[in-house]
Amino acid sequence: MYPKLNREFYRNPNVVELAQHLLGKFVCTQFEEGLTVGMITETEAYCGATDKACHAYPNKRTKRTEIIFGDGGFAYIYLCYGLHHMFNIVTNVTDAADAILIRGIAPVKGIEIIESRRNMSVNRKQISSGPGTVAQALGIRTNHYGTDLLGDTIWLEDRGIQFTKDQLLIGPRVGIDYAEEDALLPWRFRVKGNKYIGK
DNA sequence: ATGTCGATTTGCT
DNA sequence: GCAAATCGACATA
Repeated sequence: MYPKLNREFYRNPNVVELAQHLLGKFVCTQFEEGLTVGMITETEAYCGATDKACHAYPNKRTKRTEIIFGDGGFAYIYLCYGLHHMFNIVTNVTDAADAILIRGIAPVKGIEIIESRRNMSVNRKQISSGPGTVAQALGIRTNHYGTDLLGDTIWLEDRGIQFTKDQLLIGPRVGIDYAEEDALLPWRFRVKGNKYIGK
């Protein structure tokens, strides 16, 4: 058994730092089909107070963004383009609207389940590189909005892997040109050399 | 009540 | 390389 990431881990007030620490952590989902696990290879940080790219900017509370204002360690999931489920991890404490988008994972366990969900072989990088494909590979859908990541359906594990900064690719986030000057912030993190990351 | 558009992926040219 | 797919949240009326 590996230790599950706890509430204090998610409450880190520095969402950019936490986005880096999430690389090498393992996302686990336990649904009807069985257990699936993937190692996080790509993340993006969003900071609701100051970040124009964040759905909760500037402290905008709506039905959809409400969970981002809650305590750290819950799932923020939304539908993009009507078909892609985006899996985010809410961080920081209540009323601080920070979240981290999971953009890439390396499949670890439940390979057959993941392959059947994605309808492709696990040796193709497209199976889980990109936020929409990550959620599909793990079986995460918008009906899991608000799931407590300390429960037993979706959770994260620390298996002792961590990366130093020189092992990472750090750059601006993807698809947020509308965020003006914030579009340039280097808040996207990838594990250098890993197969399951975006371009 | 209605119109717009997105933190994307895929397949066809 | 480009455009279609397809839903709901949000803003406007």
